[in-house]
Amino acid sequence: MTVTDRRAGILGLVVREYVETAAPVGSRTIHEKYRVPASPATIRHEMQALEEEGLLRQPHTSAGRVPSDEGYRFFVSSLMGQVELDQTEKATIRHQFFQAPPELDEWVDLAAVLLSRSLGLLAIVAPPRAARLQVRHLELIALNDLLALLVVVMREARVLKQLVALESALDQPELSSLAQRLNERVSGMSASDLRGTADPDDPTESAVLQTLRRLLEEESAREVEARIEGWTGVLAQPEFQADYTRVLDIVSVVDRPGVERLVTAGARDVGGVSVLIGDENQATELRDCSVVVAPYGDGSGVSGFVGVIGPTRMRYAQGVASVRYLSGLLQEMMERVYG
Amino acid sequence: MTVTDRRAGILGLVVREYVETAAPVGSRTIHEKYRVPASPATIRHEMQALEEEGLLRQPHTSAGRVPSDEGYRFFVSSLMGQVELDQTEKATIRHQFFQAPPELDEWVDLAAVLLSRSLGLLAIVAPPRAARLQVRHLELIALNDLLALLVVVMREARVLKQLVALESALDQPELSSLAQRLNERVSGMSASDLRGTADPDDPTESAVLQTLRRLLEEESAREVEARIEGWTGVLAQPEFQADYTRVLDIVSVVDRPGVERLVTAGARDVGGVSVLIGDENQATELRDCSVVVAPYGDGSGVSGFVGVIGPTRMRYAQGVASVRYLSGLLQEMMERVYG
DNA sequence: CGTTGGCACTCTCATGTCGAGAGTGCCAAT
DNA sequence: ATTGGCACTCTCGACATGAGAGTGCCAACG
Repeated sequence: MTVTDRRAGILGLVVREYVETAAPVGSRTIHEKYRVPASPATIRHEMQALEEEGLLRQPHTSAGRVPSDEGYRFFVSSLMGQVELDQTEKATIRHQFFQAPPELDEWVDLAAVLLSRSLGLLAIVAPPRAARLQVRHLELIALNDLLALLVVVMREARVLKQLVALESALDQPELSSLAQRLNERVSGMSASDLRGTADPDDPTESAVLQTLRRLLEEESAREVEARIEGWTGVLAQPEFQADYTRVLDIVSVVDRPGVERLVTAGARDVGGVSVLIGDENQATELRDCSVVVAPYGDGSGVSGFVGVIGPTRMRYAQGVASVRYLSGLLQEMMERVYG
Repeated sequence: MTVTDRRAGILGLVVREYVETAAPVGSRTIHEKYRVPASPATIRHEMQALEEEGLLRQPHTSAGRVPSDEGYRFFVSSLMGQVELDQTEKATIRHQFFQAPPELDEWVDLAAVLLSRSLGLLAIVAPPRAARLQVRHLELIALNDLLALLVVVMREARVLKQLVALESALDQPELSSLAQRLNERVSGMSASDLRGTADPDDPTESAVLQTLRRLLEEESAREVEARIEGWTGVLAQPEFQADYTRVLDIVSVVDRPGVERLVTAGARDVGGVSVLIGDENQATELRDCSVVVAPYGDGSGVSGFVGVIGPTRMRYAQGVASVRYLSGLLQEMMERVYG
């Protein structure tokens, strides 16, 4: 028993029909709606074979068939091919990115919104995170007598800030010249480079440097804040109305920090885009969900990801195409501006 | 027919019991569990009166009673009194705020997390927004030959950034001196003050000033980004399992921009804290929900808010107490650092 | 041997019935 | 005004029933 061409074709149709209607697919539907040149009886035969192969399931005797996780996997790996968004769609998306303010955060936002809108799924987009945080420039701004604001611009044009308690009262010109002196020393440095650079005779300087080091360390320990968008769409999917525990599952997984691990681990590649179907997910809460995710970054250790989460019954082709295009576009936008 | 003391007491008990159990409350429960010195029959009489008064409802003949929106309103306005968190709870919260990095965003996060955890409701906390955006300091950092990063520190120590396309190639020292010159001119200015300040003979300077003005205008037009936390808790409330459309309602309202309008409009005051019960909400999607919200800010036109959203069956006393304490605490933290 | 129509079989789903349980509304007595 | 008694109403779960959908299998056909 093996997966012949016709069987594969029927599997594809079942996936397509089920994704669209969310109801088990019967042999007559395949025969009539898709004009397969074979009688319902024959199609039943083939479906039986596909079930023995583990690619289809029956919710119960005498219901139609539903794709199993393996069925979706087969569809994604062997049937749907290399999908691409069509040109007009790409152009529309591209246009919106060039309309937006040239800010990484804006692009991340935009990507998440577009993704969730077009697919009706939950979109998760994380900005890239530098593997090694490197200082480009720092500035000190006086807030009041004993409090200054330390503003740090990182290599990738990200801006961090932190309050510094000053040892002695300094006015803005004094702070500026201190900042200028420090800039010459710390430019290009990362947290570990900063150890022992402080001049022990200058308490203000060491206060600033210590704050800077703490800031960098905290920043690199911080969870990436991913942008999550599209609850409305995904919770309107019929699978969630039937079984409320699935809502709690998906919400509890996504609503807590550390989403990126779920999305990054154990992914199989499909041309840069990974698809995780049902049980292939690490998190047991996602056993009825699928994840489509792709990394992006400037190649120098700065990488984020863009992905979608939804029920296993999702439009994989469009999902993969959209995720691929948006990850590429985000990468391109970044290179154009920060490269 | 009027609301006597005993009736008010019974109403309070019904609210309390219903909030706890989520099941309609019968006369025997009130009699036995709360040891009310009156027989179930008498209590039924009183409940009937309360129903005629519009403060209680029956889901159907011969179920127990459930508070109506008006019943909750009566409870909140006349019965629960001025509630406060107890001292140890206050101390614990306070401690966590002083542990956190001294950053407004961190406090907003922390407030949202604490609020949603302790109440099991959806917490919404928005950082204050200056009525008038005023520049404190600006800086220019070279990214590459024709691209610089404009970093602007606002009066309230917020930091904005924006890329600037340069007219001609400038290195970092040149940019720094330009920034220094500009600082003297624009310090304390807001978007409207910037009109016509540019020197038409210096194209780089006018590019920077124009970018600055655009940045400020966009920033003041931008929706406040509120921190929303606690989907897990609120979606686990029993009301949402019974009726899935309510999940879609609350998600659709909160998941789209402009939450603050829902929360700010038409609020009735309870010592700085507003409570909006059911139909009192502007948004029809929130007709089965209640909102508890309080503004905070430094009094000089900078104001944000902290609030919770949940089913009308919520612990109003704790909600009001927590919201009040956290809004006050946020205000205090801000004044301490930025005042 | 692959394909097809026929047909009995199975399972779900909507509907209806029934009894138990909970709580009320009302009345007559105190 | 308060109370006990009691009939009444409504929900909820269990169970039965019938329609409908779709299958599995078989015998017949090219």
